[in-house]
Amino acid sequence: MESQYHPRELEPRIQRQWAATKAFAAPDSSPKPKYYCVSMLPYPSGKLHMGHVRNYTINDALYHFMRMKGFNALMPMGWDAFGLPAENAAMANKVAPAKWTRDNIAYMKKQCQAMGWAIDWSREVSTCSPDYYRWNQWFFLRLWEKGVVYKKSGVVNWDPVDMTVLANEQVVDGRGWRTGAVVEKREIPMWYMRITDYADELLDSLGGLGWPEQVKQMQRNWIGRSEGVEFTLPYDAETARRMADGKKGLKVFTTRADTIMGITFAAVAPEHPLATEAATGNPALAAFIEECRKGGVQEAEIATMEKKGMPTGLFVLHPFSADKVEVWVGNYVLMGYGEGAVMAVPGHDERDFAFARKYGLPIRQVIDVDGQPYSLDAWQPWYEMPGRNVNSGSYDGLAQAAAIGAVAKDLEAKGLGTTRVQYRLRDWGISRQRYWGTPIPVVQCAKCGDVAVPDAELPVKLPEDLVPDGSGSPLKKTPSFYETKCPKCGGAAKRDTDTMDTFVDSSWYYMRYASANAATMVDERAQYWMPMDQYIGGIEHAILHLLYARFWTKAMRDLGLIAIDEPFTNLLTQGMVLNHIFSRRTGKGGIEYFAPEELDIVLDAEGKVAGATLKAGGASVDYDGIGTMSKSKRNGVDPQDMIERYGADTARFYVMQASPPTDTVLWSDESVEGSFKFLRRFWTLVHGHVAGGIVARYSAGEITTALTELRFKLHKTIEKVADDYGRRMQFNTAIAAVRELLNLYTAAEDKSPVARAVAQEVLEDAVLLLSPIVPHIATALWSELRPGTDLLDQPWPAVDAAALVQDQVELVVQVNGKLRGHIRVPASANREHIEALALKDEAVQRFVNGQTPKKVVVVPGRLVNVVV
RNA sequence: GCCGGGAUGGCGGAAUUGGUAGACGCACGGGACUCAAAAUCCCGCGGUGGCAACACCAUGGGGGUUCGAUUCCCCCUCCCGGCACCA
Repeated sequence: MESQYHPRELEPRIQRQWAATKAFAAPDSSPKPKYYCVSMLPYPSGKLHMGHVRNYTINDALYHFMRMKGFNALMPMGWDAFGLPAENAAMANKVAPAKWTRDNIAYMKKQCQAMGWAIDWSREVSTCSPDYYRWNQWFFLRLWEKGVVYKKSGVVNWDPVDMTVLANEQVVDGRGWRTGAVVEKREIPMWYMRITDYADELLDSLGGLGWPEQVKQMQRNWIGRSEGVEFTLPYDAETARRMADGKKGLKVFTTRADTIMGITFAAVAPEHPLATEAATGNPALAAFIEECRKGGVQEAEIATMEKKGMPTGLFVLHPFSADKVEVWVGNYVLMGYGEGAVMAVPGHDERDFAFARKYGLPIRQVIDVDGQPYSLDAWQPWYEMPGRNVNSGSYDGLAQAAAIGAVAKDLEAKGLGTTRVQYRLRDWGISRQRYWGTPIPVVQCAKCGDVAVPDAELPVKLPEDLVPDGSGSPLKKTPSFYETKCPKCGGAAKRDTDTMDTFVDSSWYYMRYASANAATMVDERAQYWMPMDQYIGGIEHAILHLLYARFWTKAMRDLGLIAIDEPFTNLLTQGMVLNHIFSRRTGKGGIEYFAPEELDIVLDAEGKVAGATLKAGGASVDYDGIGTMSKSKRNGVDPQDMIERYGADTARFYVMQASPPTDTVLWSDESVEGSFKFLRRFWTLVHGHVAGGIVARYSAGEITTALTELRFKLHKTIEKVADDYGRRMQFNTAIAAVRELLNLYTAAEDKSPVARAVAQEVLEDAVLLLSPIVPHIATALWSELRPGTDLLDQPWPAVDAAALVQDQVELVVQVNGKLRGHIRVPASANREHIEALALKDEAVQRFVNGQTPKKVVVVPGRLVNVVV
């Protein structure tokens, strides 16, 4: 055996062995139970970063652990290869997105292989491959036939200088990131999927999932099911005349129908037909509506902007009192939500209250909360709480639920409204005015309208040689792509030049891994592997990706493609790996990011970042705080240096020992050296033992107290590490436990034959325990400890129950809850015995100081607390 | 603004079901080995007081429940993630 640990020689050799024996290829059927564990597929941004390393090492450790536990385990990998960054890179470097993406994939795949992850590469999926995206198109058409896909208009960010639609990410402080122009809202036709049809099921089936409670809660809140009342505020005569839309009035929805007598005005979105009508002949209002078009569509921006409004001069009638209620235009009312109109009850809604105060509108109290004071001067939290009606005519005295019921009944009697369920969830708009994505398989014919591309003509292939220039999709400028014939009438027609949201790609790739190269979207192999046993990915995907994938799975089920209700049985949400972010405003008002390695960073006395300057040129840049490692912010850290300097095992060990997988971490590589030193020490320990000749591991016989303690520790550690891997998925504590074991092993000086047998047992098992995290060094050490056998064939070590039996246990002794000493008691001691021993303790007597204990709390196996 | 999460020594973190706060590491200090260095090994390492034994304080801040709170409840501060076109 080599006396020194040389990972750079050892790791590639072992990786070649794995590749040669197809060590990680998983069969699609097996007598063993299956274990399907998948990491959210990476976007091929160029290089791996530490977030990826963390994600795939967790996945890999679980793969190895479950394989040792006797499962037919599978860990696949793929590439989320469509998306915006490829277009940005294309603009910056004048290279086609296809080439850029494929080069990145090739490089990142090499990095994955150098990390030694147990990936079954025969199942690799690239979402930009026509073999994959044709099924996006095929499935889209099936959903269209079923009515789950439909077309309507939607609002997007519009850059008036580049004349292009911007992603939310490309809007910085309301301006286009390249042009600095103030962004506007613009309505365009788009394709939608009726995810709201599945809202109830998506909500109800969350309960049975082995997901973190916080993620389930976020999804519940996102779906946002609420029961309320939808009703019409009838137009007054003048408004009815002006609108002439055949409707009786303005439709609104509320969850607070009990406050209906407090309505003092109504508000509509700037795009609402009533606003449009009111603006004719009202230049001030028209100007205000125009003003509301400025700014992007992001909810965070809309929710934090100043609430502004203007009266329309049009009126509706209160459904009960028939009082005239003025309709206002409000910049905070969104056309895309519900009806684009709301009733306003400033007395009991904080936003309405602020709006009414600002514009001098009346505020009326109609709810009393336990007699708490009500004044118009300042908003109080209890104004919004449930209470009893006052100033509400026949509803006075009713509690909230009764009042809502009575109001709904009266509205129904008048034919003005009814109770219904409302969701916060909106249908999924999948059209993108971009190039690098799945083409939408629809032909627009002047005569026949939107016509499906026939299945036989799929896939509609995306041309791969176009280079976007920032002014709209290049597909729109490529007649060879869009010029076609109508499949129905044969006349000249135009393809839809929009592509699909990349969340479509990531909604079902994990089923395609399981049906590698199938001639259909998925086949029976997907049924074998699905539902996935463990899904692992960043917490940032808690809502969108995970909700779309759940919806997609249910839609596939309803088309008979797969017989499961939910895709991901268990979920581990990894915390984000953060790093510092630096940027600079460009002359035009856009924004430009810099990687930390391009900068000289200045720290203040507390070690906080105080500023930074460019290494090249010395210009100072802005510090934007910390945030997730990402390509767009240019703050990712590539593991390559670490692999080259210390090896993949050190990189893997380091990220796993640093923190629990669910914790958010600020990146630092200060202590990588310590991880490398540990692996070197581990190597040296095994080498020291093997140099004296390997022996049979300890099985039975008389041993010293010290060796008994070592074996107790070993078997406790096996138990703990299995629990940490399998149940807790907390790898840092598993590593700490093995370190403790090896510290105790090192402290033993015994070189007798029986001690060497125990040493063999400890070292063999320690190698097995760490092998899921550091498989290369473990493979090498195992072959030294057990020549002729392969680590990958070994089962998880067995716990020797006999080694865990203890005669005596140590208990903590407290007086009034404060630690005062320790006592050793026989493991079989009863409560009275323990109590007596504790009271006899010298430190206890000192603190009890002659007083009679009021109470003695005994927690078996843990502590005694004497209360005086 | 709304939804979800987090805050523990100089640093990463541990304490799994309300039961010893600081496991295991990193950094640092001291020592051994060495001509020297590296590597390795040993010792120390939350704060205050004390020669020491030991005592008191301490888990972002404030309050509460409990024999006992890092853990449960209420209020607050700051940070992170998401908010539907980054993925």
